Amino acid sequence: MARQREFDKDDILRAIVRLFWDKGYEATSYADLMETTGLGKGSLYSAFGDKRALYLQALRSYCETEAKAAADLFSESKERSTSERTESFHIFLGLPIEPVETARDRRGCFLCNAAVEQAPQNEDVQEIVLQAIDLMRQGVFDGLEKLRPGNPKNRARAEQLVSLYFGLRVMAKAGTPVNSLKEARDEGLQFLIEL
Amino acid sequence: MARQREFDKDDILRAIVRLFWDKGYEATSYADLMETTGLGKGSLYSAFGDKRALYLQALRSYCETEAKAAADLFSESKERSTSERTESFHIFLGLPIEPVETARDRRGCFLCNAAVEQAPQNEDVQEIVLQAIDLMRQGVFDGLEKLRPGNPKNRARAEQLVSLYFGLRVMAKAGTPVNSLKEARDEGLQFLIEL
DNA sequence: TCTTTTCTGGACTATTCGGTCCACAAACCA
DNA sequence: TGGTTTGTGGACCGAATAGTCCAGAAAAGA
Repeated sequence: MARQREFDKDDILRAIVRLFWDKGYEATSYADLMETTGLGKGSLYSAFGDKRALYLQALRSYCETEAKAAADLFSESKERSTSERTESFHIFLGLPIEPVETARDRRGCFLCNAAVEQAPQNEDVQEIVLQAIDLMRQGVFDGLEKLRPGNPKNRARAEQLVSLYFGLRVMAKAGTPVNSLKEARDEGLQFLIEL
Repeated sequence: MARQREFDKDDILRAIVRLFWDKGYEATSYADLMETTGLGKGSLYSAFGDKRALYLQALRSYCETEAKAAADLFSESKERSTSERTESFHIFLGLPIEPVETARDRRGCFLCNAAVEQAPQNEDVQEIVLQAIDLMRQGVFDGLEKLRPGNPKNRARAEQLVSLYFGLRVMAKAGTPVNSLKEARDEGLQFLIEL
């Protein structure tokens, strides 16, 4: 019936995720958004809504990929050995460290950034963040259940590991040397040795 | 020789700390600063400098009190029993939880906020943050040394506990229920039971 | 008291902000 | 092809931004 959109909404959203991930909500302007997407304001507004809506969609998109990927480290359905299962925990707590080590990339975790910058002041952000944290917590818990089924400490241990994940994100962003981050990670994984 | 300042610089700085602590750097405007201090722009500029300088002084002030207080949990000189010493670790990891529990205060930790919002983009902030983290790490390490002298794991354990501290700060800001935070804290303190 | 010096707070500025609007372009249908 | 409809991008807007500046106030020394 009429003219069709000239850009792929998902491609644009990916670019916007990177932008908000880098700069946060407050420090990102429409000038930035127009530059990194190559679109005019009219297109951005008609496709996504205002700045807040854009941020929320970007955050949701991030959670659906990155937080999901973290949770999926533990929830793969195929059978695995115990050593493969403990390895998942190494990978999980290595997520905050790996980008720093291989690319000096300290942008951290969009979810963590949103929790600190926006969650206390914006209900929508808080809801998305809490939901994503739940996803990660459940993933870690599932991983623990496979490793030591029925252990009553699994819930608390999952809580602690997710907290440690975010703590490593903060420490990494602060500029802590990789070696220190690895020490913290390995010490947090000590409990695996008892298995 | 001349007119003297009408306000107490320390009082004003305390008010500014609270403001930046609450809202972060980007979201705080001069209108906010003038309102919470009751001062005009001229006074603020002549006493503290521009917005960035104001933020840095506020952050330094915070670190000199709060981060120092956290480190001092472990470094008191008087003799203490083992149970008093383990209690220090409970208090330390309870710092992120206590304000949420007693006052529904989710503003978190200024140091943590600064690490996430500003440290990657501003060298001065990064320096202050890393220094404050060092202080806390050293405090925790000292506490561990008193509890289990010469243990080669003390360094890594201190690193992990500081990371967990920041992780709890993030989880608290995200809106995680107090009970979950306490589970994570207690699980992180499991190592004390072996003593 | 008068002069000097600094403090004070608001008027002022140039710029940038998020958001609206519209003239035009492009695609589809008849 | 002509008409309708929607996408496009930039001109435009009022508000808010960080920062400057200055007229007057206040304090201290002479």
